[in-house]
Amino acid sequence: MSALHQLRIADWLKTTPTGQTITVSGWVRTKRGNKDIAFVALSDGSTINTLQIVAELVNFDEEIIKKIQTGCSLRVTGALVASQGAGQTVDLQAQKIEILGEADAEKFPLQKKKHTLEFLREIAHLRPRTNTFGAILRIRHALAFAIHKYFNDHHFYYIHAPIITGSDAEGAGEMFRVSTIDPQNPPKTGNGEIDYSQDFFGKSANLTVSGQLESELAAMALSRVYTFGPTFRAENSNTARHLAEFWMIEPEMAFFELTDNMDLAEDFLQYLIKYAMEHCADDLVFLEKRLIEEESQLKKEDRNPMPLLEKLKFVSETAFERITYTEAVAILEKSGRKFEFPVKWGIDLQSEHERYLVEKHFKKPVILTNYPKDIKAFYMKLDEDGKTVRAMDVLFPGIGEIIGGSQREEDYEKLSKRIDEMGIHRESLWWYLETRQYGTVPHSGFGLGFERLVLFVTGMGNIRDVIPFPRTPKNLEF
RNA sequence: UCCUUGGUAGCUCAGCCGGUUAGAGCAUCUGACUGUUAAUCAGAGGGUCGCUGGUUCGAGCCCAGCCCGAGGAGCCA
Repeated sequence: MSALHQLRIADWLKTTPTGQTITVSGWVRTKRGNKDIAFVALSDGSTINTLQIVAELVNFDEEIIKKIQTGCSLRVTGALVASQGAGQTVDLQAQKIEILGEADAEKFPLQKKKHTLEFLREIAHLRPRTNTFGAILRIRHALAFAIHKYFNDHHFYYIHAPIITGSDAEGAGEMFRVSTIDPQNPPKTGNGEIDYSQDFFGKSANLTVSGQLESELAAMALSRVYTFGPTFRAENSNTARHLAEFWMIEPEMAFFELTDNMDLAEDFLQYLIKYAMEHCADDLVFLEKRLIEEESQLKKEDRNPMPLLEKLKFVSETAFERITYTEAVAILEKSGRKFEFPVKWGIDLQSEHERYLVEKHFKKPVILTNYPKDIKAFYMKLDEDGKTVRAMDVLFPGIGEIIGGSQREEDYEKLSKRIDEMGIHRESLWWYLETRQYGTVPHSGFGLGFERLVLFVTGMGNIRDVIPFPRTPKNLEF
């Protein structure tokens, strides 16, 4: 049978064992046994669970059995039978064992024991073979798939925003330069600066920090669009919540106002969480157990108030609190709490403030809206009072800002004025401004950091552990 | 980038006030064991104490610089 149609371990574990002869392939997790019999836990990544291979040693060459060690790959043919042991329902009584690739036990870094996440980061080429990363990668896949499904079902078109861009006017962060100029001998202009007119694109180029502006252009024709692609920030951020390369989802909708935008964000997030709970139940149960075990060493106040699955259920079923920035500041001022950064209308809210609102005051996700215009981006729609803008940030417990979005300024004159006020180079945005001159409409959108979503759903603590090969300052291995 | 903290065996860690041959558990290897569940039991091997320089009769330990990790902060998604 073609490998394409072969059943996987996940499929076999669900079937009723009748002694039928099957063939499975995978990697050895552990081998146990005595001089008569060997038990091998085999994984093919299709599920967190392993298939137990039972080998009566009299039937096999001693050399073969010796080579079956943690990490090696096997193809096994045998009879699928009900297990005599207690730990699993089915066994594969091996008739033929083929070693596809050996793994020297003295050198193979993954052992039959717990490893720290920090150590596994150093062996990112092998960590998908652990239970934890297998679970995370399957959940990550399910969420990515669910994102496309949700948007498709809601009549959004998937737009591919460019990864190399010439515009640097968004102010979303430091950018990585893209260039083919010889760094040893760059062409210079008369005043000694590097002459990018001689570079590949004839001007200075960067990796994108956001697909939003391009998304807006497409929304002005297709009404509902979204991007889902890699995004790059050259910020020297060393935290458990930042990556230099991450994946972002950015829907942009014509004819959506701020409230519609909030409705979408809330429905979308709750759908994604429910999807993961429905399709990755085994993996989530495993991660929940892992988390409880890990947190058992912590003090009570440092633990998560709810087990993972309960938290996901709660967030996916509870309406998010929606309050304005001004109301939030009032709550913080009345809280009587001493914050490291004192609260005053006009300041950007700090982590400690957001955490208080989400984790202490409301105890559920919060959507903060109508921030002061001076702490937000130029493209956000000005409110009638002239002081605030129609921004919205979705704050999640333990994560902080998971979504940042806004209704966009569709009025040419107002947008133009904001660009000048904020000292932005308007010539490089001529194409963006034209959308406000030709058939402008009210529209809104937001950005969701994909890894932050995966972080929340998996309950993991460090964003470097929810992406296969993290890119962070001083780290470009693999 | 700032603050705090750490780097000792393959992994997780201990190592007293600077003192003789640097330890433990797990992993690995060898042996024992009639169905194991991170199997169990017994034994063995395994070290550039992050790097560079300095202080000292003597440095894993003290000092300086650098590299890397973790927690927190800032920036944000």
